[in-house]
Amino acid sequence: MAEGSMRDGLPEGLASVTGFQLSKCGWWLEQRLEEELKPLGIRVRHFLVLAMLSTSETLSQQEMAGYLLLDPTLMVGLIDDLETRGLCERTRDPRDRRRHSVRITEDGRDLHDRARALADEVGADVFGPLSSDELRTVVKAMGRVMEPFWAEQMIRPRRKR
Amino acid sequence: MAEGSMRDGLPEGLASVTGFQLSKCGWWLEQRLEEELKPLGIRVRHFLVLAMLSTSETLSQQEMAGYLLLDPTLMVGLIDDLETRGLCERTRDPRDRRRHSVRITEDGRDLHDRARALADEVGADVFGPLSSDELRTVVKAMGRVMEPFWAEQMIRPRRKR
DNA sequence: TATTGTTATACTCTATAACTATA
DNA sequence: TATAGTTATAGAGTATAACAATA
Repeated sequence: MAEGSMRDGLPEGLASVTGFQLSKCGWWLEQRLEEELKPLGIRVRHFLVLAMLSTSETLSQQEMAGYLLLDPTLMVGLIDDLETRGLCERTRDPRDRRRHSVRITEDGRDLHDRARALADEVGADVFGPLSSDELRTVVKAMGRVMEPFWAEQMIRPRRKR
Repeated sequence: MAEGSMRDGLPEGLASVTGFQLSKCGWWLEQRLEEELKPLGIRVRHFLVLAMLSTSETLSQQEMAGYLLLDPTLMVGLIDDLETRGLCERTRDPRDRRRHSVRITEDGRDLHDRARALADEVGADVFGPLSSDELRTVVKAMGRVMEPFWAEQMIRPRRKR
């Protein structure tokens, strides 16, 4: 029996924690998308890699680990998964032969397009209660908030957990 | 070497995934707070429990698990931690003796106040780039977006991972 | 000497199943 | 028979450390 004051369906004291609802919203979005992507045989992280590669000629595994906040060792298996299915390909970077230049393939682009359509559906559903003006404001706000984070992240990477 | 088009310090294809920045913003907030709370000897989840209890007479462990999206078995140790430090107390609910009525103590309230001050600092720092108008819009938007989630959650609980 | 990618291993965290007591 | 809470265990996921190739 939830007594005490409530707000937005939550105990007031919890709803008033700055960022709590935002954190859970992020979690909800990810869970929803994880479910939607199952029929495609990929996880959210696979989709995010394809999303990065879709607008970049090539990226190194370290760069991608930095953007996804994943430990670089996890990128190995992740790219393995995609390469095995012919969704991306690794070549040695001729300018620095330690690096792998990862590039998306045509099949990868096709799967990316399908996955993005699903991601857009989830986004439209979750953010449904917002007017397009409000959604635009939120998206732009997140970009401004996270800009200093990414700038710092690309210099001194932090990882998950 | 990040080639291709960029937006907000990210590859365009990644920045344009609906909710990606929002998810990472939630993660960043949590990491920052986790660090700030270490001197108090608690984790974010402990703070969130105290936050709930601060505005509710009593709550059951199941209710709290539902709000925090944690498996109920995890609440046991969580409440143990707080009770051992005298921050909350368990009593049997006289109307349903299976339930534990969890209540915050005076010491718990004190620690909660200190933790919330830190949470507010983190929030002010992370959301610093936003005007107060924008921040208000974002917070209100999150409340509206998550309302149907909490309504559903309290009926058919889903857990993490 | 430092960095990218790789592999194997250890660790952390969480979920699962089984149990007690209450309903 | 179902539910709240508890416990121990198994499983998933992640980070750590060591290595090869290259800078």
